[in-house]
Amino acid sequence: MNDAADQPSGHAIHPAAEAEPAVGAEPPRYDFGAAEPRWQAAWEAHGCFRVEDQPQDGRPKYYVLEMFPYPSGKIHMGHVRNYTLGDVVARYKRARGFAVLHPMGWDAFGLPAENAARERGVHPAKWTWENIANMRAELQRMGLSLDWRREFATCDPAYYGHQQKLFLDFLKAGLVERQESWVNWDPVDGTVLANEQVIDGRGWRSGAPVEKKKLAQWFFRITKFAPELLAALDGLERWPERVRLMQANWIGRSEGARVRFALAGDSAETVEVYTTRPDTLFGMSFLAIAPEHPLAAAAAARDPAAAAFIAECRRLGTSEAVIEAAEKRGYDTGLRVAHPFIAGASFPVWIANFVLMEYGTGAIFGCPAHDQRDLDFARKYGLAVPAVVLPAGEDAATFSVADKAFDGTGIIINSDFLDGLQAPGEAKAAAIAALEARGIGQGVVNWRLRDWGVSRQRYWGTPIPIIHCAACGVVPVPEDQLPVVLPEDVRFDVPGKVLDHHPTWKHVACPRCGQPAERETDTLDTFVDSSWYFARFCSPLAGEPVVRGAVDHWMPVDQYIGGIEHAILHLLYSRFFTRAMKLTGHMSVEEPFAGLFTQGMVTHESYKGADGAWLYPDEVEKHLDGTAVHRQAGTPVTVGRVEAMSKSKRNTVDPGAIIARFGADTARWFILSDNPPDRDMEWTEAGVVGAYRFTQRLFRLIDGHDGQAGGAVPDGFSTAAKALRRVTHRSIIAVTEALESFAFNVAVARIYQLANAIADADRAGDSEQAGLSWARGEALETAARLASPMMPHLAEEMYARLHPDAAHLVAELPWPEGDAALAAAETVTIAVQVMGKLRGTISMPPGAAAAEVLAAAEACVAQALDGKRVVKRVHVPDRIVNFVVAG
RNA sequence: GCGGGCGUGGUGAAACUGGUAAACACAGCGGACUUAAAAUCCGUUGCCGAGAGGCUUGCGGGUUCGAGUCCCGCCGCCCGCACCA
Repeated sequence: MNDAADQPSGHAIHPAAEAEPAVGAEPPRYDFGAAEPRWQAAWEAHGCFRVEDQPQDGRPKYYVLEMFPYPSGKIHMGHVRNYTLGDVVARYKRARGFAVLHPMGWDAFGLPAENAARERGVHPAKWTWENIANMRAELQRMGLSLDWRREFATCDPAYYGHQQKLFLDFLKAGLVERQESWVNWDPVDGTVLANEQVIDGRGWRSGAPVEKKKLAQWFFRITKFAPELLAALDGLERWPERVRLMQANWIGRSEGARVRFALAGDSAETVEVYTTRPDTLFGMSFLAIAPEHPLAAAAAARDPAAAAFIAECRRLGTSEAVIEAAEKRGYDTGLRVAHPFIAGASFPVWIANFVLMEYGTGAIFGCPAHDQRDLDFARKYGLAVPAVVLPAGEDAATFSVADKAFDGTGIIINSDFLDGLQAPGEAKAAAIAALEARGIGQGVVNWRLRDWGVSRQRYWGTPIPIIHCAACGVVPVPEDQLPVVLPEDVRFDVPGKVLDHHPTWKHVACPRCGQPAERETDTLDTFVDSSWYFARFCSPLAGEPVVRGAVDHWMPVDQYIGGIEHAILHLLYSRFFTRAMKLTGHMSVEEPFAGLFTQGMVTHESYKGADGAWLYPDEVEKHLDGTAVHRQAGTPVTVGRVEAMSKSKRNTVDPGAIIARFGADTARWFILSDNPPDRDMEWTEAGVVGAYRFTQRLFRLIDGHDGQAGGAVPDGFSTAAKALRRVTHRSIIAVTEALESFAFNVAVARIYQLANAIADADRAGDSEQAGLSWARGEALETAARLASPMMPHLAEEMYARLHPDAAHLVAELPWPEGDAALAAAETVTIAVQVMGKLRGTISMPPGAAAAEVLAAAEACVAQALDGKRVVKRVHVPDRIVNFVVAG
């Protein structure tokens, strides 16, 4: 899911770059290398991040989840961003008194493991588990506040066995179905290809011409839930609007009618058509069917030219290049259909390349005047273009359609009993009523959503728990025989399906009749694995898929965080699964994710060497003027665009190397600091170094502190101390607000401000010292605690220095409370405008009387007013005064 | 084509329900410390102008005492879906 394709890891950083941090020969005072593991151990020892499956402590629950990673080998910057964002939320919510469930696991099945097996001879299991071990260590170095006891990998039978149980439950509930369906078949690899894997009609891996093949496949009946999956989108208020729209478009509800056209002649055959515009039936000039339509096949059987046309369509396919060209092509079958309402009228039946067998009924009626696509087709083949909807302001006698179809609202003309009705609106209803009255059609709701094909001809996936018996047919594996475990002794050097050619695995006795039978050798789409892992996290060790008490306590996920690339499929499948699990008695919620946040990508400059080959960032030395050279060769380097990190462009930075060089807090701080988290961010060396410097600066502020924090409040505060306290309490209020609204970059800026204020106070406090040291301690402690969701290790280090005897870790402390009275300004600056233009400012105590403010304001801008007559005085308390003058 | 989003300094960006545009950071410039550099610290930095002052949130209108923010029309960029009947 969270996979290498989007944000690959960088390669190992070059030793020359690793030797010395780019910042300073003087040894840094804060030794993150020693501190970070120490605090990680402390959190572990205190069990700070653990929660129970069914907690009884009365705290409100909060479930934070980031999309779990695909174990590709190393973590990449996309992971760092994703898991840092989630960790900020988790740590903040914990401090706010929530019991926070924050788990991590592995989306561990998938094709890359099989590719590794084929290319390098490593078993997929070994490859995967080793990657998991590496990546777990890398994630642990980030200091994430995870309950690691809940970790699981989907490739573990202890996980996928429960998935098989869910499959069987869904099967019983009628949510799983076996259907014949057309697939892209790669004859060399012996596997089914997704549409995206067919390039110019050839398999992306083998290069062999792809064949269309009809296979029996397992389907999840997601279409059963289409209406509620659509309707419930409205309730997902904490989802990005665009994701909801993408889902709505994908589900694709449309209202229209099915109309049965009788074939002219003596046959009793009919062709059924789906239309959203039955009100324009009188504007019909042809009927068109998809090349795969049964009627087209019948025509081909009689007519070689028709067969040739169909073959041509199939050859061209529906690749994007072809669609782009958008040439409407057709073949007249010679068949004719009768019009449903006009006695004696008939229209030709064409096979057309733009009609899709998968949508509606695979047949349309052509109404060229009111549909652009039909119009293009009609013009090309010289078909009639009768207009039946009259736009406002047009004359029925003269209105006609030239090269632009009219698809707006209007009044129906030339349509017998529909004449004069509003189109589409009431005319659509009237047309449907007429169709139903005559028994030749009915109003229907049509969905774009298709059932979810889950069969994959792969090894490294969940075996489908089914046995095929010659006598009994399809037989579910009995539940007491679960899990159906993948065999380990498999070969990848033979073409075809790995599970199919295993010598013994598939041969079993039929559970029903005992005769020799065969296991299903397809495995489940890996999207299935990620469609319920969030539920499993609630009770990860349970002997059943989920424990009701746990899942009902923790679900739904309160905040889900991940990439926009999963806006449709993963989220839709998970929504389906949650409903299906509710139906089969596993859960009581319907929607898995109450809140969704989609993060932006991590980008980086790309570099090309003199030979035109892409270079890794650490092979490049950049100069101040923007030019760059190769670090060793000194040859010129072209600095390319800033774009999403990708393996092929080599514009990647390895998080492991960054953490080793600067520490986890620096990496976390930088990735949060520059951009709003939903926007793409550019990873720059300068940015990381800047973040690193700030960690050192914060530490220096603590190091120079002349005492502890807390203790008795002093009798009085000097002006500088009061000013510092004001910033401190304002910072609490502002950072809290920023964290609540995912404005982490703003939270970071407020913490910089607080650090600056401490430095300012250090300079200003020379004459009157009253309470300054105390206020400084308060400010430092506040800075540490406000920064703790973002840089948790340094926060602990700072806090421990301020409170050497503290019984608690920052990770265990409640969130600081901002005191609004202390944050309030002693004086406010009020802008004074004349006619809306700024002409001066005045300082007043907050809440000063209007008369007083106006008088001061008028005095302030006396020169600008210069005897002009003031006709209006606008006073916004504590903010602005605006004088409107005559003339 | 349909749907959505975004245009603010040299750069990333901030701006509560319309109320002093540019917080914070990066880069730059000047200075201190240093044999020198790095680090650190101080100052400065939207644009035009010597200055007073004027101008400024893609462009053009509008509403308003007041618009980055609301409305209308353009221009540009990005993303999603796409022969969906």
